[in-house]
Order: sequence, then structure tokens, then C-alpha cells
Amino acid sequence: MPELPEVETIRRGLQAKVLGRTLVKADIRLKKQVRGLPAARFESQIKGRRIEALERRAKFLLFRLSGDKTLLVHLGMSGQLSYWDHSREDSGRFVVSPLTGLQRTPGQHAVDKHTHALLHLDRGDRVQYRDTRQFGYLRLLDTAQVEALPSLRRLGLEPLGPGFTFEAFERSLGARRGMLKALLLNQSAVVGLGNIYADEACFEAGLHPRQPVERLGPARRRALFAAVTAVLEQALGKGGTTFRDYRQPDGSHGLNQESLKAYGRAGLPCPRCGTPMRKILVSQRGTVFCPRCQRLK
DNA sequence: AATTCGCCCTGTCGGC
DNA sequence: TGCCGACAGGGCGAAT
Repeated sequence: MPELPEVETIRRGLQAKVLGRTLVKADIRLKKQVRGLPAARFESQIKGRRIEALERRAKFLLFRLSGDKTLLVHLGMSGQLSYWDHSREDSGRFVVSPLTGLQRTPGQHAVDKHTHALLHLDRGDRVQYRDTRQFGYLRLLDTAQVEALPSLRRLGLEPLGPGFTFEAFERSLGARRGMLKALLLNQSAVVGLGNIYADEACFEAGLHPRQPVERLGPARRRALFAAVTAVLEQALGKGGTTFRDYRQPDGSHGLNQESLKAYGRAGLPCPRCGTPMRKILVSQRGTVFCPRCQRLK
């Protein structure tokens, strides 16, 4: 579900609430959502630790805990992290608005059958993990082990970090071959894009999602570099894109769906030239593009 | 080494 | 109405 702008929005929202707080108890309601060690050991090992920092790498969230432990959270396709305040009232259930199609909780949500983990904090508040499709996970590691994790080690450049220059991007692309959108999705050259922002970046750069990367010249590589940055920054500025499940930690949704130019717009006129946008399959993912503005080079 | 393809899940929607 | 397949913000492991 969440791509970089959504994960970063969640990080910022949660950070303000949980920094310096103590995890008094963990309650894993669906054991399989904890990886790496048995859920019972996760619960006992996390207990009593203080949250010292909340960081993000690609689409991973890293809670830095006292005693040199790190809680790694990946939200998968439908994961949500929310902050539950003991003094606020729960809004009822998740409601789908017939008008916008958005799933809404006009406030913090009560524990329901998809709420798979509760991280209880001091003062009776808690961080709640909810995940309908169960593709996400939580993992507790020694901080020293984190860097050695294969899933983190093979990640490419952080597109919103200071190291993301055109020169670095060029080096990271190297002699890569294959379809452009597949490259953007696989996190090996640059991280943080998923199905929405890969389509948006291709559109912004005027490149066909099936464009062979090895046949892109310097000018088009530069356009791609600029597009990746622009698309992610805009989305972050709008608090992310809400289509279905994505929520900020306080339950509110993002605003970027209003600004999408490609994703979700199959059959609608291209914002640039008016040609109907087409939908195809690339890397098994639905892909929308403008057949006129985004031709194979 | 690098790329593609099932598969892990639940929920929703459209076609018959 | 119900049943069935397709599809949905991701990424891992096996096959090629």
C-alpha cells in the first residue's frame, strides 16, 4: 500500500507522539505478523524499552529502542500504523464513503479483526498495527544486525535524501537493463516508488513504462531523475495518496489522489494532450500511461 | 548476476 | 441473489 510519501508521513506523525515514550507491553494478536522470532519472545523482549528515535529507510520504519534494539515495521500492501490516545473517543467502524470510495475513520479506530498488533505505551496510549491483507510485518532486532539484513542491504538510493544527485543516480543505474517501470518497482537503483509513483514518474518524464532502460540517453535519464524527485516531493507535501487503506496516524487521509496524472486514470483524457490514457500490465502490475506522450524511444 | 513469475492474504467489484 | 475471476500503494523466493 504505502509508498515512500505515505510511510514518511506516518513516520512524521507518529514521531511527534512516541518519542521518549516507553513500551510497557506488546500484544501480538496475529502471530504470523511478527517475523524472525516467536511472537511471545517479541512481546517479552520489547517490554520496558524506550523509543529513542523513529527513522525510515525506503518503505521500512525503524523504531530505535533503548538497549540497542530496533523495531522494524513494513506495512506491505495494506498496513496501517495509528496512534491511539486513551483520552480520545473511538470513532465507530471503518466506513466506505459512497461518494469518494475512500475508507474513512473520522478519528482513531477501535481494535477490530484486522488490528493485529498493539504496542502499549505509558499513560495508557498505544500504537496500533492494522493490516487487512497481512503482507506487512514487525521484526525486533539487535540494532547492530539491522544493516546486515539482506532486505535492507540491497536497497538503492534514498530519493529524498541529500545523496540523491543526478551523478549518483547515473552510477546507480549503471548498465541496468530491462523495462523502466520494473526497475522503478524493484528498489535496487532508487527506493520508495511503488505502483502509483512509478506510473506518475514515467508520465512526468514522458517515458513509456516498458521503455528499455539501457536505451535511455543522458537527457532522458536526467528527465527521469527530475521526475522521480518531483513526484515524491509533491506527494509528501500533500500527506500521501489515499485510495483505499492508507491513513495518517491520526486517521485522516492524504490529499495527493487529487493530483495524480496517470495512476487510476485509465480511459480518462491525458492531462497533457487529451488522448485517452491506456492500461496495460507491466511486471504483473496494472499500469496506466498516455500512448501519445509516453512513446518507446 | 540480474530479471521475471508465483505466491502470501482479505476484500471488493463487475459479469454472468 | 449468488458465484467466480480479476484486481488492489509490496516484496520474497524459486526458476530462468
